[in-house]
Amino acid sequence: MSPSGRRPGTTRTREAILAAARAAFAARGYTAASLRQVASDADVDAALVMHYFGSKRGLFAAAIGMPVDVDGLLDQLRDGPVDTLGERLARFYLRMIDAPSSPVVALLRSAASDDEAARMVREFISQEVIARLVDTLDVPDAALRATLVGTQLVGMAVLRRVVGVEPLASARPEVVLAWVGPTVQRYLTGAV
Amino acid sequence: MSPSGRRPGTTRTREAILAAARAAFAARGYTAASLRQVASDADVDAALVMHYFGSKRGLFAAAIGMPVDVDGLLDQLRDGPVDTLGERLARFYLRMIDAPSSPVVALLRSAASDDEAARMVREFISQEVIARLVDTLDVPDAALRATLVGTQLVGMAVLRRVVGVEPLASARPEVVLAWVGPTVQRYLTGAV
DNA sequence: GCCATAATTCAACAACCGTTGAATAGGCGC
DNA sequence: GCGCCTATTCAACGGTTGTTGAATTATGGC
Repeated sequence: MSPSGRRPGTTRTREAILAAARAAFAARGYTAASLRQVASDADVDAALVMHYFGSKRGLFAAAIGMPVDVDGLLDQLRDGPVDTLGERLARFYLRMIDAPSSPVVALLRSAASDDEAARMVREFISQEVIARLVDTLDVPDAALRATLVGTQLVGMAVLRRVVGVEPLASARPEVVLAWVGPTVQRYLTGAV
Repeated sequence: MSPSGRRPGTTRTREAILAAARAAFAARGYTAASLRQVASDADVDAALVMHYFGSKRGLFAAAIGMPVDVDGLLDQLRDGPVDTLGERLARFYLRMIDAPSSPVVALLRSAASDDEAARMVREFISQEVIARLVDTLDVPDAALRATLVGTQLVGMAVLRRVVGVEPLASARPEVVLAWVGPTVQRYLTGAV
């Protein structure tokens, strides 16, 4: 067993804990993931996780923390032609969920059993990202359209990365986008 | 406190336990729901739940147990016109997830943190229901189409009943179906 | 009315959970 | 090289979990 006290050499354990936490939350969701499992994966005592992040919630917030520039993303999406907006939005989202230990997958998995995670997902769809994009399109039923876009994107994420249904889970991005892109496009700009 | 031993009168506690279990699994998913909470909701000791169902898994299986005649449903869907198949499938699914303590919602919520529940969802999509329906349509890429139908239906269920995003969560079924039906139809029979 | 059987509770188990406080050991500025 | 700060572990806490075995009480067939 490792002795008490500080270890020799420079310290990179904080990053190791965060990496283990991201993997655990993405694999099991907030409730089912455990501090002790994260600590063990990072070769560290559970109390050290508390020392760095204060609580399990604090660890979750740090692990999920969005490195995404939402404003920049929205500007970039609005720059291109409107009739490919659906595919470009779906492409960006697909790249996020395909990342290993994806925070988006962690958030979705957590929303099933944790109310705060569910609240975060709600706000991303109905306030922070999708709804803001739809609001610039000058279409009727904007709020409903935003949630419909959400259904298609979230459904894709759940079946591809949470449940893992083949052949969707292993399909190349271009194949998935050829089907899903037009759906998102119709929800964004299609006739009622 | 209630005394030990059998209670007077006819016994309906087994059904009370099942009802409490369905509500608990639909509200929190397999992992987060607890035997003791279910027992308490049914005004019963936790050991009685074990006596009736053997284990938490057994209780889950009994609570989820499909009262749906899959073969009959598929026959009925195939009876109508093919060009409204998408809407009719979506309508049936929407009615299932809108039911209180819906087993489908319980299954989806559980799939986020429990591998066995995820396996059940996988099989419903890729073997038992959707894939069998698509197989009768004589279209290319049948297996992929089945999973795409799944993405739209599951996404609708997650946003409407698990995450609860407005205005979708409170939208009237006809409004939702007017948008989602055509999407499912395109995945079923649309050109590649 | 006896008796097997079923319904029901109680008490305890070992395992795990998030969290706390104290102890120890190394890095680093002075 | 002394001393403060930070990194780190240990041991324990109260709580919850699924599960077990024994004890208690009512029902239903004979």
